Amino acid sequence: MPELPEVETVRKTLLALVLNERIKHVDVQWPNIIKMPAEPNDFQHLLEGQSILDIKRKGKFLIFELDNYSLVSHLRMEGKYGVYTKDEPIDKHTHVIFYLESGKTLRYHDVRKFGTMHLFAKGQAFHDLPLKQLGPDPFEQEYTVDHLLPKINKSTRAIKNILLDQTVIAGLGNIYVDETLFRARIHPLRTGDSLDRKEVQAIIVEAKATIEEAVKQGGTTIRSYVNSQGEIGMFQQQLYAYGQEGQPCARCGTEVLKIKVSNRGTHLCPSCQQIS
DNA sequence: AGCAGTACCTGACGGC
DNA sequence: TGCCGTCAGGTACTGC
Repeated sequence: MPELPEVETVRKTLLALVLNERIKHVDVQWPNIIKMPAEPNDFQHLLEGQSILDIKRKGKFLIFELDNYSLVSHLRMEGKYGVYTKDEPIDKHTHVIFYLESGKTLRYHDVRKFGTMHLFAKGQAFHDLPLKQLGPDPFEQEYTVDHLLPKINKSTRAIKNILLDQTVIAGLGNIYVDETLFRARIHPLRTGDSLDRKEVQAIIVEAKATIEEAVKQGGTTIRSYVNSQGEIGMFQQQLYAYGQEGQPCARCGTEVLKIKVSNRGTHLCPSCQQIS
């Protein structure tokens, strides 16, 4: 589900609800969510008494900064956080519950159970997987043509796949890659080694612009995304490619096409985005 | 080393 | 009403 703009919106809305809250105890209902420590029991016990001092983000990861630990959380396709009163009924897709001393509960909800949580000693999170391997996200200093052009040019993969690779750029997913390539007028099947500096520059500029606009709109809601206050995003009203198959291209009127690239649904204007 | 295919899950939807 | 196949904002693992 969520890509960088949705995760950033979750970060902001959730921080407003749980900043300085102290964790009394933790219930893990689906242990596979917890990847570190290996024993979910240890995860529960280590978090007792910890306060939430900040929530950071890198790419699509949330990082809860606690007194002594950093909790790295990925929402994957369907993960959501919500804050509830203690006695609100717990639905069947809630898998981790943080009971707070204020009486509120922070709940992690995930229909497909793909989400992950890693707990690290404070300060260690960025030096270990999964954060260690991430490329720059569009708000970081390393996000430049000079840094990204060599990585893109040495690959023979489709540019769509390169942009989905979080070790190259962190934060883009299926929606924003399709939007970026539409705006930059690059066909998703162009190979990395076929792109010149000007084309890569266009991709970098359009990816950042798209992400920034989407953050301002609170993200994109296609089916199920809501932020931590339960609100949907609004950027779906400004999509040019994703989900627009059969509609006329906003630039030239040609019908937007949907194809498969490495098994992911991929949307493009066959007239504005040419292979050669 | 780098890449494609598959696994991890559940639910919604369309066709028969 | 089923039942079956396909699809979904993602990434880790396997094996070529």
